[in-house]
Amino acid sequence: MLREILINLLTEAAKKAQREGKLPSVELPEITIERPQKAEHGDYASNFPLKLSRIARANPMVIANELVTLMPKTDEIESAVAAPPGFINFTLKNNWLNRQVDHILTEGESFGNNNMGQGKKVQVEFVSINPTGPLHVGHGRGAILGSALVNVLAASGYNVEKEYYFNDAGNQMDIFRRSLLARYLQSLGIKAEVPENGYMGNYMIVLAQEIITEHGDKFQKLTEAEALKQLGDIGIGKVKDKIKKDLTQLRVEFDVWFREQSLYENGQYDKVMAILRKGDHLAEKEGATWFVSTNLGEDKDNVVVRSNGMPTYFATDIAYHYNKFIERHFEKVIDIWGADHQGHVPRMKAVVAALGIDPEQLQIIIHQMVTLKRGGELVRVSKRTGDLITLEEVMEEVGVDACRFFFLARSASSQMDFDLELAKKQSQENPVYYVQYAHARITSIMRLVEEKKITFADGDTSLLTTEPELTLIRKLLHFPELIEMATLTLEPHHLAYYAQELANTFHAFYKDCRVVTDDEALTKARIKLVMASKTVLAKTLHLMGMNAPDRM
RNA sequence: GCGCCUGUAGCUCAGCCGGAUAGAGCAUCAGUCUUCGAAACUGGUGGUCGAGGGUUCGAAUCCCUCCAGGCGCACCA
Repeated sequence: MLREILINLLTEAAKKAQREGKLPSVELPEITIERPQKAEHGDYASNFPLKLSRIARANPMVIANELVTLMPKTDEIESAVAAPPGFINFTLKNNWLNRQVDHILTEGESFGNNNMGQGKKVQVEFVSINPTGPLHVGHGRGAILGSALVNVLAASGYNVEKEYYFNDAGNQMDIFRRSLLARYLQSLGIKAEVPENGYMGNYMIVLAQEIITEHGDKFQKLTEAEALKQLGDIGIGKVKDKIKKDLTQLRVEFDVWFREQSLYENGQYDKVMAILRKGDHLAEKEGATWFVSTNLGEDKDNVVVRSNGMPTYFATDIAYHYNKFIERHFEKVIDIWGADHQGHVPRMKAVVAALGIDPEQLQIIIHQMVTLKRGGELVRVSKRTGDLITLEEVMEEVGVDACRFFFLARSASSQMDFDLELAKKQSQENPVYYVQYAHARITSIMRLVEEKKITFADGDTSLLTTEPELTLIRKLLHFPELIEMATLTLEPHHLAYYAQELANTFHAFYKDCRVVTDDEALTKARIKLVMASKTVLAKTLHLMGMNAPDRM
């Protein structure tokens, strides 16, 4: 990578300066290489002389000039220039840049991949809502964020597993069962009450009626306990199927659908509780069992087993994370949660530590809430169900590509306004189509190339020397750095911005540089550049889980 | 009251492990189609980076205080 090359160059120059007595023998500060905002500042820049000046107590410009003179020549770098107040700006050689087009074509779909992950086993767990109702837009955000992050991590050489955790045990499921039974009986004309704190949504009525259509009234004849079990199981199964169906439509695939129930079935829950008890992390208070996280620096303790003997959600989550790290040996676990679960983060970290696992191995991404709007107006209630608007409705209204793009164009930490009208507009004001149009345009050029039976494998990319061509090549070469950054920060939203920039750069190139002309040699060279652009743009879109259309 | 997140152009948002005149898209104004897709391109207008202190050669970025909004603070999940 260029950054490493530049760091080495600077290090060598600095050491040489020290040997020659032009710099005091101080310990060198860490060298950072950045991409300047202004093109006139070159392709890369370093503030190394500024950092060095503080330690060496010397004028930064003097240091910069010294380093520049002592720096060895390389194939990649055209020039290294000292610039006030003490930067060094690097510019790449044109004939190195245009040769990279062939490199991109050779790499193809794997261009931009790296081996940061070194095959490490990583689990990303996301969405994971209770099977008590349909997915909403907020869940969609987590789903899209997670799936794009997984793609990025895979591109960086991690061995990634995608998991959905079904909370299908516990209190909330009981309430779901009771709510469903009440709706079932009501639909049969029998008087029944949905419990307080129950699931009131209209979808529960629809679900009850669906079950009546398929199974008749047989559950009303059973004892209540038996009805809750049998009817509830059917209901839970249906809700799960619906969740899976919505996620598939959103192009979010999972490798593992993990059931909370299984933690009890295979004894892991008991095992973990024993470990915690042995480690003196549990205490009995007020008839309940508590996880004593105050010993680990937390604000308060948390109940794991209620006084009625029922484990809390927290309890199974402890067993679940034990399972992830100890039983399944994930080296890194990433949980993606909505902002409403933020308070759960410190105690989960504390638990992991109590189990003897480095809390750094557990990374929790919190994404903020989504506000749905329509032409600037808040949307609160779905017309169809009387509930919050569902993910399915949003997908149907604005389309999956637009959904994915808009969700990925926001950093997770920022609250988000999702405007249905804007996302839907298939016009110039919609960045989704702007980006996809660039791909369709490229494909259209390639169709022409095929029609004219132009072969270009022997194209000479050193003919690409004009400013729009070189700018496009530079933009393509940003891509591997983008993958690295998104991997380090766990922030896939950079993809969306890059996609727009690349489309923009391509459109500008297209306007200035006609590809297919009478100049056969230049035509072939430009076709190569177009193909490289197609490769990178398509890959960016695919990492985002979007289509790269050939026609629009 | 306490904790986490956010506050940057008219709108939606990047930039935030300090760096060079603060960016993008949309909106708005003015231009550009006899040739590969004008769903495009070029240029202009538009900013006390919530406010105030501090650290620094240098702060949108780090620290403190305050203001505003979101989300939490259960023997719910």
